[in-house]
Amino acid sequence: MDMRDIAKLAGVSSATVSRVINGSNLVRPETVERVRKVIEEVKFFPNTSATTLKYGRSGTYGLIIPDITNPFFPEFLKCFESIVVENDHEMLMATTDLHSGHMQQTIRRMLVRRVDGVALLASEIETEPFESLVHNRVPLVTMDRGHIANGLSDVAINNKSGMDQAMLHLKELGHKKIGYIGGSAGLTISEHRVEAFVRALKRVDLVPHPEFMRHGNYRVTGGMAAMTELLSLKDRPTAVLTANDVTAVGAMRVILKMGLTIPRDISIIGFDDIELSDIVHPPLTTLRLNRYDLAKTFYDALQHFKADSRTYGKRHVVKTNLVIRESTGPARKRTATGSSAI
Amino acid sequence: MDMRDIAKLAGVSSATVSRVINGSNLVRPETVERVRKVIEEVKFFPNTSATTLKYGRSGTYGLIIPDITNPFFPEFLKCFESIVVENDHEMLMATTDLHSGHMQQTIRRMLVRRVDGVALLASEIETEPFESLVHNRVPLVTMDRGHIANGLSDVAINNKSGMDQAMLHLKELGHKKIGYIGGSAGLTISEHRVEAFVRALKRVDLVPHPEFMRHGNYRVTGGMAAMTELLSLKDRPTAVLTANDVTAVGAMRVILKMGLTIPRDISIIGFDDIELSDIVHPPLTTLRLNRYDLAKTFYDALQHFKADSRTYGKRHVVKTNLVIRESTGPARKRTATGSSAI
DNA sequence: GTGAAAGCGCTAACAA
DNA sequence: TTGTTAGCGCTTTCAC
Repeated sequence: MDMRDIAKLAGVSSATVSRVINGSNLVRPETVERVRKVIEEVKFFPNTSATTLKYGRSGTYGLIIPDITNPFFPEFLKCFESIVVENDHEMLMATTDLHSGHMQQTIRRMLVRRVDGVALLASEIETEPFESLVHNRVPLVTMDRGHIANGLSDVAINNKSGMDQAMLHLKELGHKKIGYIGGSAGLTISEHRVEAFVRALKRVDLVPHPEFMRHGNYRVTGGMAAMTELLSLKDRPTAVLTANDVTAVGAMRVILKMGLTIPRDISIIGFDDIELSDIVHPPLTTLRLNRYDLAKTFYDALQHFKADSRTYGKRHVVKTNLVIRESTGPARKRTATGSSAI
Repeated sequence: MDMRDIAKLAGVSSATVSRVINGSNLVRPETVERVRKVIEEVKFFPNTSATTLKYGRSGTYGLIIPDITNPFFPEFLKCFESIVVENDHEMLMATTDLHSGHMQQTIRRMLVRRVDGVALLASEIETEPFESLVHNRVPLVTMDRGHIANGLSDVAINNKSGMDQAMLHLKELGHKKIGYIGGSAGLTISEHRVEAFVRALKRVDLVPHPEFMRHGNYRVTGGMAAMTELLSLKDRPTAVLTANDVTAVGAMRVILKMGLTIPRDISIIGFDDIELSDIVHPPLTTLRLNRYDLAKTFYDALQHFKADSRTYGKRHVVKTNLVIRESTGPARKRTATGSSAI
């Protein structure tokens, strides 16, 4: 069943059918009516592959995410999908699972489907796989990589806004020894976030203490491991920020397991504000990164290349802000040192 | 850049290029070599829309899920994606978010892209939207709807296996008053699960108590609401099963908030075994539904229609089994009645 | 072992 | 306002 069949049934040509489907206004209303009715009757759906073939563009945006298991990404995905679909595009999703061997294959999937652009939320270290993307003139929008070029834009996370609020909040609560559990070592996005942490610390006249700063892996396990180390220190931090909420969950779990209380013994601040943050006990104070804003920013960034895929890219920024819940509280006057550790 | 360009550069015809790309064995090795090299050099990727156009099938399977925010689905998605991609297919994902207005549009997305089949994990009530699917001869595999036909298969969840284990486990712990918080009212999948619960209860010679059975909504909120009701009963259940883990999380939250202890005051059993189950405190005893098995079953069910999309469907079943963690324990000798409630 | 050519369904330029 | 037609890139039959 194709447009010619519809055309025959409606007594018109396939060109007219095409015009009706695409809402051209130079078709007589009665004709439109007649064609519409036939389409309805036979439940006809046009074949997008023909259009894609003709135009060389598929109306599809690729979305590459690292770890769908981290609740942040499904939430993002949902926003991105709805924006894309509302605008009559399609989304081609791929997860790479931090396993970079798949990256090459993922890029290929995008390329053979002739996507009109790729939103890359996975911050792998290597840049090599993307060369085929730029070589094939597929616009790319990255997350917090800081590099832009022809057909390449970047969405930076403004950690500053949220970090400053967080530090102010902690300082008001009397915290001076503030720790940080980061993301995976080597990822620019992790590094930006630690740097923002250090700067924010200095801005409230506190000194960063290297012992208090640990790497995680953006997962529960990393949060657990790092917090275990922090708790075993003679001199512990009284508050800890984490690179994402999932890390915070891991950290909290260890704290609770050690018989300590949040926030009485130690305050925790997460990052992302996944829905879970509101469910975990105690509810997590966190730096909110608005998923819808982020998704919209990626979409707009992609649209920027609509006319010409080689247009020079732009730097976009999305803000973060502090959401205060119950995992932060006044600093203990004195940290119980050593005695209660392990 | 198309196959003709490659052909020119390699001094062959486009037919030969096609043969090389598709691994035909009737091309001379040297020719293969030569063509491969050119493809490599110019980073050529064939355009699948041409193939889709020619064959009328896209090598894509649609996946429709209700609520990507429930961790079960991302975990499923990940398995399904990897199976599909490993087998040189593509996945077109769509979420409907329990908002059935989107369903029609979602089906359209599948249809215009000429998917080779649809895995439908969303158990909406209405069947009408799927008519366009069967009408257009797109194979459909549903989850626990129990109905099969030409081009229509079903994957049933064998609740029995897990429920029996759960009941045995609870009975051994001395529980007699066992409650249930179900899914959304009206969904066949919810109903199957309650029915399985009641039957399992009877099998261990316990009587189902209607007061102890509540509806939820597969989300935290539903678990909270239902558990609040259960706790306000004069005569409370000593153990509660839930329709999914997220519901269990909500239920646990309420219990903890009321100052009760799990499993000392009340035991909880979830369903799904999302990764979260292992993280929540105390770690959740749950009926595991293996995501990979489920995804594989859906994939195989879809493949069943490969040769002829109108082949008669099959009934598939995936098992569940009990994973014992720390949210279940011995029944209290006497339930503290009334006094501690609210 | 390789090439020529038709055709998949749609769109847009051009013709009427 | 509507129709005719070429062509998007690939596969495959048939011919060589």
